[in-house]
Amino acid sequence: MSWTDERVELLKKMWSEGQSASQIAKELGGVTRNAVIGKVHRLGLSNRTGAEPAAAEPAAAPTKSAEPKPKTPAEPAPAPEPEPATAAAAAAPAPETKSAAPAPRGKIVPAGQPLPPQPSANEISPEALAKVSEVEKTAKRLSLMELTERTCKWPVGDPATEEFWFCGLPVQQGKPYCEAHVGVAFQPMSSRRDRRR
DNA sequence: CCCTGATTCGC
DNA sequence: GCGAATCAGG
Repeated sequence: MSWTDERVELLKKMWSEGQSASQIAKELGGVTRNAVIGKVHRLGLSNRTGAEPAAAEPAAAPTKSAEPKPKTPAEPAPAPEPEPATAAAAAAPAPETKSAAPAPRGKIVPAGQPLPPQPSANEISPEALAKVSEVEKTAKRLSLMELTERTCKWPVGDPATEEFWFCGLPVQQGKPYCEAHVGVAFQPMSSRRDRRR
């Protein structure tokens, strides 16, 4: 594969959107994240000064070379990135999303708010619930920073408490949760018989 | 161990 | 110019 205009465009776009090199590489296909990073540098866009506020990389924050180029005050441009992808979003019992690879490391779950779906005694199959409580024993109990695309993002406990952690077990291909949690997060849309109210 | 970006350097 | 290998860091 070579860097055609199209591919470079996509690269630029994704990079400015804060996508990681590996994500971009996946998207492009035929290249590794190293290739992407190399290209990014050659293009001279190592400094993601396009949109995302500098606070975008907490974990992958650089060390030296990235000089804290003080932006011109005249450049407010916090370009409101319509970034729907957050761990919280991924954690929501959404109707199934195509990609589970949204989370830009950076602004992530604002502990305390929209977090999800605790397995309330809704109309989830008892088996599933049992599975979940069982899994919570073996859960890895990861912290926010330890989450990756391959770790179950199911939150357990109250975010406002010390007793808060994420499952962390291996996710099911493409999903944000492990098998057990996928079971309660993505319901077949059945169980709801006809609840006469 | 997983992942991130940065650099180097032979091709 | 390219990108694997390597490095530095979370």
